[in-house]
Parts: sequence; C-alpha cells; structure tokens
Amino acid sequence: MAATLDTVFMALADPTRRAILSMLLEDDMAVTDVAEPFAVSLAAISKHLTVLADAGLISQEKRGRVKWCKLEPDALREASVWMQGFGQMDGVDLDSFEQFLASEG
Amino acid sequence: MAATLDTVFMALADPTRRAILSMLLEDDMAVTDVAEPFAVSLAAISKHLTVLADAGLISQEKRGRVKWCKLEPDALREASVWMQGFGQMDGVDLDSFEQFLASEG
DNA sequence: TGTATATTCAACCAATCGGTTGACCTTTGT
DNA sequence: ACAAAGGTCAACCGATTGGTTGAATATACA
Repeated sequence: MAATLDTVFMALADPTRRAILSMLLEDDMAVTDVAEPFAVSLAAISKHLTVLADAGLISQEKRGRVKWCKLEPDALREASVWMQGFGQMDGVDLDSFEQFLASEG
Repeated sequence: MAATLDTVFMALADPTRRAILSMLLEDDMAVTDVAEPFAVSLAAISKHLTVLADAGLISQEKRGRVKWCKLEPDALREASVWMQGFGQMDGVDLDSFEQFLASEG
C-alpha cells in the first residue's frame, strides 16, 4: 500500500510481474485467470499479485469467492517522475515511445 | 551491458544505488568519492557500482589508479518508455503498445 | 625503493526471493 | 449435505542479495 520507489521498482524487476501488468492493461482479471498462462503454481502467482498490490500497482477486490485484480497505473507516476529527473530525457514521452516502437521493427 | 528491463529495474530498486545515480547527475566521480557519504564499506559501494554498470546506467573508465563513474541516462529510456505506456494511454495506439510489450517478453 | 592510495577479489554471513507442496478456508453449485 | 472451485497460508528449498572483513592488485608519490 505504501508505494515507495523501492517497492515499485522491485515489483517491476520481475518479468512475470511485468507480464501480469500487461495482461491487466486489457481488463480486470481473477487470480486464477491471471495464473493460467504461466508455468508456475497458483500460489506463486498469488504471491506476485501481493507484491504488485503492496507496491500499489494493482488493487484487489474480492467478490464472492473470486478476487478481482485491477491495474492501478497511477502508482507508476512517482517512479516515472523520479526517472524523468535524470536529465537529457527530454524525449521520453509518447513520441519517444512511438520512436521505440518503430525501431523495434 | 545488456540492459534488460529486469536488470535496470532491479538496479533502481535499491535506495543506495538511486542515491549514487543522483550524485552522478552532478558530475563524474571516482569510486572512493562515491562511497564517502555512505555508511557502508567501500567494497559494498564497488558492488553497487557493478550492478549499475551491468544495467548500463553508468559507465566506468579507469584512468591511472582512479576509476571514474559516469551517469548514462539513456539506459533509463527503455524502462521509462515501458512505464509511461501504463500511465498515459489516452489517445495512444493500444495495439502498438501491446506489440511493444510482447517484443519485450 | 618503499609506502600510501584506489579499487577489486574471495570467502563468508544473514536475510530475502521466487518457487514448491499440502493443508486450509470460503463460496458456489447440485 | 456434499463436493468442487477460488485463493491463501505455512513450511520448506535453493539461489541471490547486500553486507562484512582481510588479502591482493595496481598505480602514484616521496
């Protein structure tokens, strides 16, 4: 909940967690459905989701026996601002994003 | 050297390493001078600098017996772009962004 | 030459990380 | 009432992390 830079960057440092965030970009999902594409146990995914929630990057709401996971992109703002402070980054915005896309082929 | 999102975010997840980056924002520094404000051993700082260099966030050049550390802010670009994709999606081509995420892995 | 300075290396340590498994609790459905 | 589904918990495991210390390696200087 207390999303420090430590917890946010640590949460983002794992590829499984970044993949989860990408999935949640499309829609809210139940824990079981989040876990489905991954080759690890449900418990492992549950832990990843806890890490993401502690970092404030997602929220979780239990409805019935299903726990819904929702992306909270605002939590990235503080970290994003921190990174922007590292000068000469004037181009880091959606324009550079599109440049990056183009460079990827 | 091969600055993946994993290594960059992991490097940023430590407050000592972020503080080092902030210091290097002002000027290039020798390892000993980087270590001076911190209450840990020089060897510990040397390790932190290796982590930052492996992530591409700094470069190190040895001149004489002094190893100079230089901020490489471009290494933050890919990570910053990744993050901005989550925060500022208004009017962005969502399909392209998902392609970008897929290419990242 | 000898000595101080700059930095890394090697071995070790406790804590944490990502993962597993099996038991457990709650909610849904028959 | 009973069984299945959705998730978490607890205990454990091996690998990694951030830290230490002391020895080693270069380079500079008197």
